[in-house]
Amino acid sequence: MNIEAKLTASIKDALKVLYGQDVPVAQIQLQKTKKEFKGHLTLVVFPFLRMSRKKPELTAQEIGEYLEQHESSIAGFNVVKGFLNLIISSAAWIELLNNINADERYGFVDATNSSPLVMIEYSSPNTNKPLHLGHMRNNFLGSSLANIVKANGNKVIKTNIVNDRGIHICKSMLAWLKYGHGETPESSGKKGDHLIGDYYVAFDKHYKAEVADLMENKGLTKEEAEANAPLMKEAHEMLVKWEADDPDVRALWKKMNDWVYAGFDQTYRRMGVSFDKIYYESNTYLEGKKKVDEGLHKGLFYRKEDGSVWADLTSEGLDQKLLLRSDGTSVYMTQDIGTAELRFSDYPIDKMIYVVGNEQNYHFQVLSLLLDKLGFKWGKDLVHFSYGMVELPEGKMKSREGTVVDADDLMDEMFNQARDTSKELGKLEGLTEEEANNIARIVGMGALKYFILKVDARKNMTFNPKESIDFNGNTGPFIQYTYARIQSVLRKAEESGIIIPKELPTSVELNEKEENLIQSVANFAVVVKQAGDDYSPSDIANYIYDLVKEFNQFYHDYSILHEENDAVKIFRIVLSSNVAKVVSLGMGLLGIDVPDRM
RNA sequence: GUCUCUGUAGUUCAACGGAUAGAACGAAAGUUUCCUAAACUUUAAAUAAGGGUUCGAUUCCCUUCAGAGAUACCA
Repeated sequence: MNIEAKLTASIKDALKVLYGQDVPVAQIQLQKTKKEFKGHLTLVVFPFLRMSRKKPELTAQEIGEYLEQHESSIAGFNVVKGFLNLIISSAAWIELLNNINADERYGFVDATNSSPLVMIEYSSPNTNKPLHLGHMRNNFLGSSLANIVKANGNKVIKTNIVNDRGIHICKSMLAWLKYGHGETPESSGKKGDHLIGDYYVAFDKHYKAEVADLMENKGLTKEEAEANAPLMKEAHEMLVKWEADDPDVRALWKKMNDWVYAGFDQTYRRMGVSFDKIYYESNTYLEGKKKVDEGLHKGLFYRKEDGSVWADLTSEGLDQKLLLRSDGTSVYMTQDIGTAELRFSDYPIDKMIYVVGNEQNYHFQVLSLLLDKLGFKWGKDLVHFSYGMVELPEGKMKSREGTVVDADDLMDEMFNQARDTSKELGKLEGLTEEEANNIARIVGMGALKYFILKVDARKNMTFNPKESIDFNGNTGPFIQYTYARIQSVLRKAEESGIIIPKELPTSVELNEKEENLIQSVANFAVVVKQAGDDYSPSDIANYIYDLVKEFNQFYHDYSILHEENDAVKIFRIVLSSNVAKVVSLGMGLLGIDVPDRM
C-alpha cells in the first residue's frame, strides 16, 4: 500500500474523530508539497472548515496533531495558513523504495482474460504521398497511446486503415501515365512512396494550369473551371473505372500501391511503429456501401434526384451529410462505416479509439451518430483521440504545394545531428562504427519523438526546421543522457564488487533530496494510471523530465560511489537504479529507447 | 454566418479550483584535481482585455479581441 493511500485513510479517520463527519476519500486530496516549504505531502484544509468551524490554521494544527499521534509514517508537520505540510519518516520512504525495487515492472498492470479489448486505429496513410511530420505526430501518439493503454491492464489491438483507393490515388496514377514515361523505383532509384508523391504534386501543377487557362480564356468562374478541367474529369472517370473493376486501371493501381507499401514499411520500421492488423479501404468500402443501402431501405437516409444518397442530421443539430456520390461511388464516410463493420465482426471490441487529427472532429461526431443509427451498439461510445496540427513558422504544411517536412528526411537529419554532436563531444571513442551509429539512431529518434510527445496532444504545435530539434534542456537526449550516466554508475558499482541486498534496512537516515526523489519515483504508478485515463502521453513525458532533472541535481550535490558510509552508498545505488528503471519504463511507453552509454 | 478548439516570459512548452504561475531554448554571469560538462548554479523576463462564481481562478461561466479548424460529390 502506498503512503498516499495510507495517509488518506488516516485523514479520513482524523476528520471523523475530530469533527464527527464521514468524508469520502475522493474528497481528501493530498498534493506534493511545494519545494519552498518543508514537508512531502500537503493537505489543503479549506474544504474542511465548514465541519471544524475553526480558523484554517487551527484546523490544520488539529489534524496534524492527530496524524502525528496515530500514523507511524508521519515524522512531523507544519502549518502555513490553510496548508498542512506533512513530513514522512525516512523509514517509511525506505520501505516504499524496497517495494518498488522488488517490482520489475513497477506501475504496470498486466491484462487478464477478462480485461477489456481496446482497438486503436492510427497512422491511416493515403497511398498517394510519402509520410510527413504530421503523420509522425499521429504515429508517435497512436503508438504511445497503445503502450499506455496496455500498461493499464487492457488488451490492445493496434490497427491501421490504409487509404489505398479514391480520387487522390487516381490523380497520381493519371499523372504517372501522362508524364511518367514509365518511371519505376528501380529505374530512378527513388523510394516508392516518394515517387508516387512526386506525381501527385505533378497532377496538381498541371490541374492548376488548366483551371487558370479556363478562367482566362473561356471566362469561367473558379468553381466552374475547377469542376470542368479535363484532368479532373479524367481522374473521376478513372475512379469510376476502378470501382467497376476495370482490369487495366486495377493493374496499374496495384503496381503503384506496391511501390508505396515498400516505402512505407521502411519508414514505419525506422519510426519504430507497428500494427497487429491492417485494413485496406479497397476491401472495406463495399461493406460501407452495403450498410448505406441497408440504411436507405430502412428509411434512415434519403436519395436526391441526381442519385446521391444523404443522411439528414439536422434534428441532431448537424447538417446533411453525403454518403454516396451521384455517380454511385463512395466517400470517406462510407468507408469508415464499412471499416467499422469489418472490425467488429473480426474482434470482440469493447472500446474503439481513433487517432485522427482535430480537423476531423466533425467527421467523427457524424460517424458516431451514423453508426448509432445503423444499429452499431458501440457507435455512441467511440473515442476520437483528436490531436492538433503540426505547423511550420510560416503556417500550415501543404503536401500539394510541397511545403512539407518529409518524415524520411527529418529522420536522416536527426541521425546526422546526433552523430555529429557525439563526435564533437568525443563520446564515440572506443566504440565500433556500428555501435556508434546505433547510439546516434537511438538519440536522434529520441529527440524527435520526445519533442512531439511532450506537447499536449490536442494543441497545435510549431516545428521550426531551421532550428530543428534541441539536444539540451527538456529533450529526449537529456533524459537518455541521465539514464546512461546511471547505467555507468551501476556498472562501476558492480565492478567494485558491491553487494546489493534485496531489502534495504529502514534505519538509514535520509536527506531531503533523497526522500523527495523516492517520492517522485513512486509517483510513476500514479502518472501511468492518469495518462491511461486521460489518454495523455504528454503527462508521461513531462513526468520523466521532472524526475530526471531532480535526479541530476541530486547527482550533482551528492556522490554515490564515493560516499563513505556503506549503508548510505548502497541506498543511493538502489535509489539510482530505480530512477533508471522508471525512466526506462516511462520512455518505453513513449516508444523511445534508452542507451546504456552515450 | 454558425459550430468547435486554442490564446501563459522574446521563443517552444508546463501548472486535479490551491501557497510567491514552473521549465527549457535564447540573453547575461559562474562551476570541471570528484561517479559521463549532452551536466549543475545564479540573474532578467509572461496568464490577450473586461466582468462574474468563491475562502481562493491560468483553470469554471459570460462578453470582447486574436489565431486555427470544420461546416465539400477531397480524404
